[in-house]
Amino acid sequence: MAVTIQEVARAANVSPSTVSNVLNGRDSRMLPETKVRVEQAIAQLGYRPNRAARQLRTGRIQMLGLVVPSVANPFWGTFAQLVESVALRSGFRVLLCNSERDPQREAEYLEELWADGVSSVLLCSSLPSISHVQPFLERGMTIVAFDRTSQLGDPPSLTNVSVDNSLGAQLATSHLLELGHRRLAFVSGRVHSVNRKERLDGFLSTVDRAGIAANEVLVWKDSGSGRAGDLDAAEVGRAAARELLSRPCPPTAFVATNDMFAIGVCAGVRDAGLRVGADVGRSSGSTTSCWPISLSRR
Amino acid sequence: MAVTIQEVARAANVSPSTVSNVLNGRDSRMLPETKVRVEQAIAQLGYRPNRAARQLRTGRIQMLGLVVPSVANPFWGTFAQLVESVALRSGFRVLLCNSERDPQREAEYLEELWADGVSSVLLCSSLPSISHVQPFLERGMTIVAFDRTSQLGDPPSLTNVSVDNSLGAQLATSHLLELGHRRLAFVSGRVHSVNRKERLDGFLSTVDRAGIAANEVLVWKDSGSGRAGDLDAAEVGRAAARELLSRPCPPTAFVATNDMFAIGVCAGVRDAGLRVGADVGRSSGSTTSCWPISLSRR
DNA sequence: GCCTGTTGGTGTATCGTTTTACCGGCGCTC
DNA sequence: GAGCGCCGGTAAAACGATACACCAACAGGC
Repeated sequence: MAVTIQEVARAANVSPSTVSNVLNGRDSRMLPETKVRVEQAIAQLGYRPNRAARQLRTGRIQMLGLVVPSVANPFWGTFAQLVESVALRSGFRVLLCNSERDPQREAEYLEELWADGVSSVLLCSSLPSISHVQPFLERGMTIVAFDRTSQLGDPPSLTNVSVDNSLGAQLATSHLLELGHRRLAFVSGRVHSVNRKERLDGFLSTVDRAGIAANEVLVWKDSGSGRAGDLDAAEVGRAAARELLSRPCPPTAFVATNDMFAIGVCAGVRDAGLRVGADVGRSSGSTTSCWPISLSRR
Repeated sequence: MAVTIQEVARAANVSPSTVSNVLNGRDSRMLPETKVRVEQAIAQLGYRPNRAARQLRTGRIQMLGLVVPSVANPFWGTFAQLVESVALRSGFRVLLCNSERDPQREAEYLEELWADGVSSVLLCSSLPSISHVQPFLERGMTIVAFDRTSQLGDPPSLTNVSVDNSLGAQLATSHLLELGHRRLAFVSGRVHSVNRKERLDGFLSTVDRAGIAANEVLVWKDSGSGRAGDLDAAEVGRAAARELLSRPCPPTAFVATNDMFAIGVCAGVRDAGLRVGADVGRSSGSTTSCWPISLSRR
């Protein structure tokens, strides 16, 4: 059905090996003329190497496993799109895996990917523990963790690419302070990860430096279930905003630990009959999303 | 490195063929005892068939191409997650492809998928013309179009699974009428697809049946660029809402042709200093998303 | 004239699975 | 007792690309 390397070889009057050499850039000791003949044959026949055969022989495959909590979360959706477009430029395909924050599913996906010969994985996991990736690292899988500041118990050989949590929180908080806000609230779920801890610390240190009194700072750390989904996060944010706004001295602005909590907070503010960006968080625009993309790698 | 079928065969004291037969359910004329021996060997060695080899031999591969405009759009993100979870249950992997509403990219993705041996594709395309899929259908690719009511020029052999556009629009419009709204607006981009036309018609026929006067109905059809992205849609919705609300007799409720326009409309309403679900669209909740999932297939 | 090195390639085994053809042994029939 | 069919498998040839070893032809050195 499809064109094979053999047919190309025949058309260019060379051996399949030579075509393979052209394909893989091993053309150092090859007559330029021969190379051109092969390239023309490839173009003319519309030949595309069979990936299955190539993978079977080499063991390598140009595929990237992308493990995210859920691509239904707009943050991860946007992220997935970016990843896919970059991967495409390098000839990589992207296999989508939604872990749903389940350690077992995460491990299962890694197992599947490994069985498929996919040895490059971008793992976005905010699970308290990811000790289940250790065996895969040992088997030689290349795993890069995103958005996970390394924490105790994490495999030491795991590469991390993350945002600068502390700086982000500082920027967000400073922004609100500059707008004149004095009663600030920080909304987060359980502070189970280093990410969240650093964001909270960034917030606290900034209000502290600004000389804001402790009783003007409200910190909401939901103690809900360990494996809260994204919709839960929005619900938590919503409840938090409602509850905080009903207090005697309600906050005039909010910092949320991520987009889903922020979305929830916005809803909660509206529930309270207030307007985001006007009654609450008074600023030039309505809301600001500002975790700075800065890389810490090793 | 990995366990092969040969090793399983040796462990179970049978030939590789027999293991293969067990694997593929061809066990009709096989001693139950033999089958059990093979299964135990598989389990014990943790054997997983090599997909590359299998694909090379059979030409088939358990992979689904998912082509969406952009997974950064929460609608498609949610959709992608659903698709992925269903596919997983059947042992299918999902290859993510963001077409960005570009016919050329769409065709290129199909080409790549075909070259990879992926012959099952779920195509979500609202492009005015998808004649570029015709050659792939002819080559034997199985393509199912989602969210695209068949239109003139579409390949006749293309299977469609779509929402019931007219019913959806009727439900949305009736809902608002029941809440007592009389001045309604319909916000859409260019009505370039049958989908959008049917939604608009559903809206118009419902207000008509309700005896709403023509001058109380506002229809916004942006004439912007042909290949408007999702963010553009939100911007269009926003501008539409602002403009419509500044008129002498502004609408009290909006029906949008899809989520992104609706998000934009919400922003525009807030820009005008009004509250969604209170000043505008007064209802039990704030907004309602209601395209009914009904299948029309052939 | 013999050895060596370089040039420009080619031949062939190999990756792990599926599939088609085939096989020996047994029981049954005529 | 020759022939036939069934039972429970097995042997071996693919699938398409890659990589390693090898080769013929020729030039140059001594």
